[in-house]
Amino acid sequence: MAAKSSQPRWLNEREMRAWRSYIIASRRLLEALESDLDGHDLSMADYEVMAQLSEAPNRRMRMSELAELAMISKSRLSHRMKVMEKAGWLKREECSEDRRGYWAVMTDKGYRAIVAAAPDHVASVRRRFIDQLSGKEQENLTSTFESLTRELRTQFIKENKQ
Amino acid sequence: MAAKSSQPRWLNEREMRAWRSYIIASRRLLEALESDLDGHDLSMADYEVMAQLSEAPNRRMRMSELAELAMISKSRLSHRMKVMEKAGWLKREECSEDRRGYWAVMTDKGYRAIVAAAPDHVASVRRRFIDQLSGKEQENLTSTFESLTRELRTQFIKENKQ
DNA sequence: TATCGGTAGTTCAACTTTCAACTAATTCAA
DNA sequence: TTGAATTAGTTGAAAGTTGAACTACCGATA
Repeated sequence: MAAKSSQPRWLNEREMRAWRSYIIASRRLLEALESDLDGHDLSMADYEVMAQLSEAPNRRMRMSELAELAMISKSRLSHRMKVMEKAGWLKREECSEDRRGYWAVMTDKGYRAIVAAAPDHVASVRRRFIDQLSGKEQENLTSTFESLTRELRTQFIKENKQ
Repeated sequence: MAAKSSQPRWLNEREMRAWRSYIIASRRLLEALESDLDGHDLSMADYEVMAQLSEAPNRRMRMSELAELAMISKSRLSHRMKVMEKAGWLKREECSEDRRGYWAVMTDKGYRAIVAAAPDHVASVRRRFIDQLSGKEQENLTSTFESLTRELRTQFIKENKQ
């Protein structure tokens, strides 16, 4: 939650430009990347699920771990699984070690789908983002956003645990 | 659309780190900002609509312009207007200059709502993002993302017009 | 070994977003 | 000044997402 303050510190011009430029570019970027994936019948979120699974040992992973890695909720993963199962890309298998659980398993057809989509997606990420940044910009960005992730994780833990 | 290439140029390690750090931090950041707004019954998208309108002359704006500034589709704005109208925050008025059109108008109640939400939202943006960046980082980020926006706009025009 | 708190995953209902189809008004051009 | 093309905005249906409630199972403890 945001702290309440009687004297809000508004953003100064430099701060406002940083925030606005980030949010505007990000919206446009994500929009472009999504639309580039249209031809493969994939959203970014589904792509992420498929990509993670394709790299897992035996192309199988427990639902919870997959949800975590793909950064979506378990509920949402459940729903998407149903759709992607119908498409024949994935299936679920009961888990004998823990009978509450399921394995998400990628089918050959699913593997072919992600292998077909990946080069286009990478080309899209390059063209829309990476190739627009100099090496120095890439490094600055990495440093800024890696440390931001660490800080957000810390905040999250503080706010939700104990 | 992404160009097809028989020899996909995969991301090297520096590029991959830049892309991953950006996408992961962004997801976490947006999630945190959304959840900080919960208490005001606002999503980021609705906040953006309200904020834009609150700054317009007479707190009124044509639907299309508002959709454009808030970076959402006209259809989506139409649907959200219905909800925010029901909440008593906004209303629509016929436009005499162009009788196809409507004005989105912010009510006093809507103005009070955005004025109440703004300090918390700014505090949240600060705490989750801006205050985590040094001045130099803010400047680098602005320069990178402003030029990215320009490039994406150029690409968009090339792909959609003529 | 009974029980109790926690975890894995799904489901349902409410809500949101998208996309295409639609109405109505405007503009432009012959 | 008519009519074709465009623009403003809405609508409805389908698809997607959320969050809470639920089932089933696990694992620790007494």
